Amino acid sequence: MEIQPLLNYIKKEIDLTPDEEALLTQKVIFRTYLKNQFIIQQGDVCKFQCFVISGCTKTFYADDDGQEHIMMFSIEDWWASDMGSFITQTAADFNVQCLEKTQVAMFDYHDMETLCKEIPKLERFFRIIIQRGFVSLQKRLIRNFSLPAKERYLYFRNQYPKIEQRIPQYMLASYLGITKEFLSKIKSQILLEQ
Amino acid sequence: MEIQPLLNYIKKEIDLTPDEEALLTQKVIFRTYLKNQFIIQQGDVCKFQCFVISGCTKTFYADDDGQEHIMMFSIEDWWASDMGSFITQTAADFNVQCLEKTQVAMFDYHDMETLCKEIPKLERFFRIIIQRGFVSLQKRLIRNFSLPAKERYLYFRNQYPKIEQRIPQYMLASYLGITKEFLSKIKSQILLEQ
DNA sequence: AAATAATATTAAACTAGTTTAACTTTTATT
DNA sequence: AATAAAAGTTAAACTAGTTTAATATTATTT
Repeated sequence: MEIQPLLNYIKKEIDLTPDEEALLTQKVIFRTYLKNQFIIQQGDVCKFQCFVISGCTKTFYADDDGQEHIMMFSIEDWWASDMGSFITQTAADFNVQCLEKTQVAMFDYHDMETLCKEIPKLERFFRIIIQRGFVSLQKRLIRNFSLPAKERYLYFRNQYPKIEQRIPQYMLASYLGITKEFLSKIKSQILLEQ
Repeated sequence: MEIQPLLNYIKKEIDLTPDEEALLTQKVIFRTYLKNQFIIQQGDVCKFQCFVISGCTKTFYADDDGQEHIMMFSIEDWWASDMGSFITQTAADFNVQCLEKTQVAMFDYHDMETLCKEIPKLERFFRIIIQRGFVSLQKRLIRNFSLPAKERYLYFRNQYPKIEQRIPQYMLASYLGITKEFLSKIKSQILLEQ
């Protein structure tokens, strides 16, 4: 399988010598999951940080009533994991399930720790990536507080046009924090406006 | 002013040699803000990452109608900044305002970059801290989707008992994503139950 | 101590979004 | 091509949380 997408992604942030590239490549595990398969299950320990090479996943929390709350979707060049479980190596709150056949490049927890020590620049890389994730979560939280559902939908549509095509509408509703019926109503309302 | 609280905080995650401590101490700027003063204002570039030594701040976004949406409170041993603005050095989305007289230890953007290069362990420290922030934001977002306002309030109360005492109730309502009137109703309802 | 400003409470009218349930459309399976 | 399963739509009844507005309480200033 192809390590190139991951290396290209990393090289946008830091430079890697050929030796460092080799070291990293050595530690990466490739795996292909089929549609509907779970990469991580709520309650298990998340042992891997996954970089999506192709395909699409949803990260979600199933509450006591069995209701799914979707945290994020990951497509090509995104990460998928339960970060909380990964960094503390304790039971995961989230599931990561494939919505399509999905190819991932995985870092094992211990390998990642040693890699970061051998290549300090990698530590910097992960700091930068996580900072960005933190910032976009903050912005999403604020949008959830300050915008009504319709505008949150329009924002998503505008920001991630490629994702909307690939996922069922009821999952997008869950991501937006509304019911599928209400998203349906919003969409028909938007159609009427034009 | 006292650098000790910051050093203690850092040393929970990484070891620092006396030389490294000195290097770090050199770069830290101390400053005291009065109640109601702004550490960062929406629209400005956030030039500093602030560690709160004493006092309390709120980080909030003011929307087009002037309504405040509180992202977080920071008390002793917490950070306060607009991370998005800090890492990209572009206009801030958030304000950071002091709710009490507040002492902070500040890292300038450029000093922090150089410090991280001189002391690679610091890069690791910040990665760890931000990872935790990311995880707690994810969990908060999920709580906002899956729990009704009353349970979100009880969770906050239980998780941050020290903060509830120090802030006006209408700010807590904003943090929880509800109106002050509704929080008031929730509280009287809780009293009736006991 | 009085006056003012800031914060908190209460209640009635309202609305954004949910629930339930029946129906339609699309996609996958035999 | 027929059947079943999954996804999407519509609409009526409902509810969690908002809005508005008046009042009460607590802190701050003079």
